[in-house]
Amino acid sequence: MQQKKEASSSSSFARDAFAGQNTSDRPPLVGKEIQRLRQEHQLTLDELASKSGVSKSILSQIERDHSNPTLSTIWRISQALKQPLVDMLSSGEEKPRFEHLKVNQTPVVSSTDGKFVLKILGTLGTVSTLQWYEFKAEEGGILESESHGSGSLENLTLVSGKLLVISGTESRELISGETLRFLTDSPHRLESLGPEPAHGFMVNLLNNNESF
Amino acid sequence: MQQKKEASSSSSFARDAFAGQNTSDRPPLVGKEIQRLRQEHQLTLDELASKSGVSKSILSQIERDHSNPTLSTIWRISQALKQPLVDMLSSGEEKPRFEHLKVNQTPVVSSTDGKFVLKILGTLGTVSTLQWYEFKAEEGGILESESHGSGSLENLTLVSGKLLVISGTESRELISGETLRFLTDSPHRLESLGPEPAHGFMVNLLNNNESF
DNA sequence: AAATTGTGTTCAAAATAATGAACATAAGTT
DNA sequence: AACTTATGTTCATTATTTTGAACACAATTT
Repeated sequence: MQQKKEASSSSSFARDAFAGQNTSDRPPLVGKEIQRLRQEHQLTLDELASKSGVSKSILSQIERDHSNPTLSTIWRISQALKQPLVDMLSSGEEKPRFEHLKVNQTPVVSSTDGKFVLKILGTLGTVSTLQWYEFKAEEGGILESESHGSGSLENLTLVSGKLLVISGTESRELISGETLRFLTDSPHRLESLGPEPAHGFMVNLLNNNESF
Repeated sequence: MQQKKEASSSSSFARDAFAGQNTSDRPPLVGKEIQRLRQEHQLTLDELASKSGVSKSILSQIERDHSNPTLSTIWRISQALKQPLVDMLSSGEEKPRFEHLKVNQTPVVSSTDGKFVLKILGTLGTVSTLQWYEFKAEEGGILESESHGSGSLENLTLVSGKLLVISGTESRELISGETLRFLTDSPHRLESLGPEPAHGFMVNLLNNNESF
């Protein structure tokens, strides 16, 4: 018995004031995040309701943090929005703090054979939790990377060409226009399959607060 | 209306048979995981109940996946077990090493005249600390944005074409290959100058410290 | 402007999650 | 063995989520 009768409001869950923040002494507020995702997908409440099987009215309330959704409800929403359930919940939880961002001098890295070229577009100043790149690779160009540490995530979008991604024991083939996000807690490798050069964009989220 | 009256059982949530597995067409079954954690901590149901403020009876049912817990309930349990909420949920959810977004799964936003197309490639699960995009804009295509909040930064790399960027009172012209980063704490605007279509990437760091 | 459509919110009713007390069972004591 | 203790389950009741329909409001269309 804890969170009961908080206000005279019809809903005892009303914590409207804070929406968006999680001071970690309350369950995460998923409303804002769900709304953001829904709008990003250009869905109305009605549409999301029918896609997810969750009633429009409860969606409305959840988005405004007027309700304390059930696991099954959150899950159905996350499915409809094609969003890993976990990502939706971690939204408010711990947000990386960004420091100042330094000026970009666009350094370029290329593989020894010169077939894979990586332009470093941006990094964070001090703590490197985030980096993004543009890459171009002619047929056969290969980029090999070590593990970036547990929890690190690579987000790859291919603009043109064909690319083979191998991470750990698994692999995927990407074609133009597709996006792949994958864990980089083990060595991984990108290979341009050609024939046209691969061209794309990559955002890496590094996790360097690791124990071990 | 979906998951209702599944059996004559007193609980309509009984899906006992599968416990532990997530075939990803059902919400994750957290029961086994919660029980594991509780036992790891050497707690009895009574003890966990008093630590978490969740009644013993519902704990018992949740552990056996006879109930569909509320977000707040799961959260209180995760707190008591000192386990990040997210980890508890992802336990059974075999998290795919890869997340592959096909072309049609990438959310797209375009300007009213259709000349400026923005593909939303990714977000950090968070409310909105990080988002990245690919954009294509034919001559005259315009993207107008509101302020993203104080301290927010936009990072723009132009792959091809010519682009005019106006933020606040200042403006810059970008040519192919250049990168520009600028504050977006005021309304800003991108305009493709042509003649060839502008194509590029954008990474936005949003500052939701929300003071002011 | 009136009517229509699209979108989000509110309401009463139904479904179900959460509670506390009673119960069942097993393990350890006297 | 009978008695206590420890632990988990079930039961009736209460509190809350979820639903579908009605409502409010804005934007479009006629």
